[in-house]
Amino acid sequence: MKIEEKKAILPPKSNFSEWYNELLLAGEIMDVRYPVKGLYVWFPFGFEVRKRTYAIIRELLDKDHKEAMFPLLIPETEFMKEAEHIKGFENEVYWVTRGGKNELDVKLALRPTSETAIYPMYKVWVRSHADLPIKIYQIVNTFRYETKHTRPLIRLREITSFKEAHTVHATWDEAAKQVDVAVQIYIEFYKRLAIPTIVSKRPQWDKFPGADYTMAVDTLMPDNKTLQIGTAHHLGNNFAKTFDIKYEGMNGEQEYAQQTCYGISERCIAALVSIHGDDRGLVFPPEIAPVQVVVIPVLFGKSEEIIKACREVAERLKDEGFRVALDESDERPGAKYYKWEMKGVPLRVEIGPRDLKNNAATVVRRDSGSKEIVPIDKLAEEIKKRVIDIHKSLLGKARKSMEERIFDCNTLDEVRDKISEGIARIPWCGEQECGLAMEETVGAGILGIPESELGRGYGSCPICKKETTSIAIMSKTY
RNA sequence: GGGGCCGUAGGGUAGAUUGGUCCAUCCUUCAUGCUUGGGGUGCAUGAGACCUGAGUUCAAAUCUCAGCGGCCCCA
Repeated sequence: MKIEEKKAILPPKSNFSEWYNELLLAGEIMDVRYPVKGLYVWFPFGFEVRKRTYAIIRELLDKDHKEAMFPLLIPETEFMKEAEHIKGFENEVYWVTRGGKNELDVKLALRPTSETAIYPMYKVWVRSHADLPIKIYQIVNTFRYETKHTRPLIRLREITSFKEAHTVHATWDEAAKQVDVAVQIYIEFYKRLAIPTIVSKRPQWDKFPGADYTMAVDTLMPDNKTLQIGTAHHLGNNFAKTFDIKYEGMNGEQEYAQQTCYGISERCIAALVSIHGDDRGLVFPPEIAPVQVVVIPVLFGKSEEIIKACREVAERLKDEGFRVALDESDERPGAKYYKWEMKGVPLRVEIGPRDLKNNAATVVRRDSGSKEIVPIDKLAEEIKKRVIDIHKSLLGKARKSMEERIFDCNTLDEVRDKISEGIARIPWCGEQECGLAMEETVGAGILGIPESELGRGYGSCPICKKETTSIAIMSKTY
């Protein structure tokens, strides 16, 4: 009776929306109770997850980029220079209009993205072909006045963790190559998070305002909607013209620069938490987990020996480079198991009288729940093996889960039927007119034609009936 | 863009139909003590709440309006 009354802390993951909201609180990722719509607070634990996640982005970018930082405030005069860009953002810009009691002569925008903050400086910095390429990124907050339902980590009024890179090149082709490089970096990044991705070129009507084209990285969430978790834009010389970014070529002529920009936000953490988490809480790949191994003493009466053994084990594992927590608190073991499972700790080491008698420990995996007895002197190497295996198996599981929810369709009726279960593949001739008609009919978006095998096939466009070898993917999106 | 529901301790809730029984219920949490200890130990004592503002009324957690905030559905 008592046991039945113990309710799970979280709603089941199948009830995704509720599960997600409560997990963020119970798992201490974000506090959603800040009293302004669309703004949320990072708990210290969540912030550590963020820190480790962004350390990976930095590691990948730092090979070939420089990190810098530009101002939050953008003068209206700069912000309003690029017509398409304005059109894309003007409805969601916050404006600073006063300083103290004085009206400002030139209003200041809170950056919704930083092109117009960075490019006036690029105009100054770029003089000669020898200055190129420039590859700079920053990790900053940005503001967008969202009017729809906001959601922590996914749709925010303050994006707290926007990694945006801005590159400048001499030629269009070189910039195009950089877009490819960016996409490869993102794919690699998401592999490290054990998150499967699909890369596609966004349809023209869905590209970044002011870009020649946009490449996007999407993943599939547990509620069968896709989440855009990275984009890379080829800006051509559109911004170079409006911001007058020119370089002197080998032959002395002035040329407009070619630019790209690419970004990732805290949506990467939304995906991380959502894709790996389960009914018991968070599940982290070991590289991200703030605590990788928790040591739990199982005490009976006189327990000095057990405590001592646990301390020794914890120390030894720390020396081996693991992030270790030793839970000596006064709770019962079961309560500790639940607590650390919620926190997503990949491995739990239990040591009780039974284990100690055999000079062993019980090792439990968070991802699979498997329990194994391991001799204490082999603990470090056994844990090393499992750390690698946990990452592999998380990625494998996530990939399988996504692949199982991709459906081949030949008609729009089929798409409409399947779209609530995941991603639909459907032949598309590539024409805008047909694409918009398809979106209209289905009530879902075209993500694009995937770069991978997913985007290739054979069939006829459901609107114009023209034969095509291109397959588009459609889904409900966030 | 359109529609609906909701706001009571840190979290989850009862109280609203019919305004007064409410210095507000229960579970959880937190604090202290004892107890217990291989999947949420039990007991005792204690702490903690009616979103904001205006209105109706002798009287508002309860009714009305507005603001703020949250959730859900449709396009």
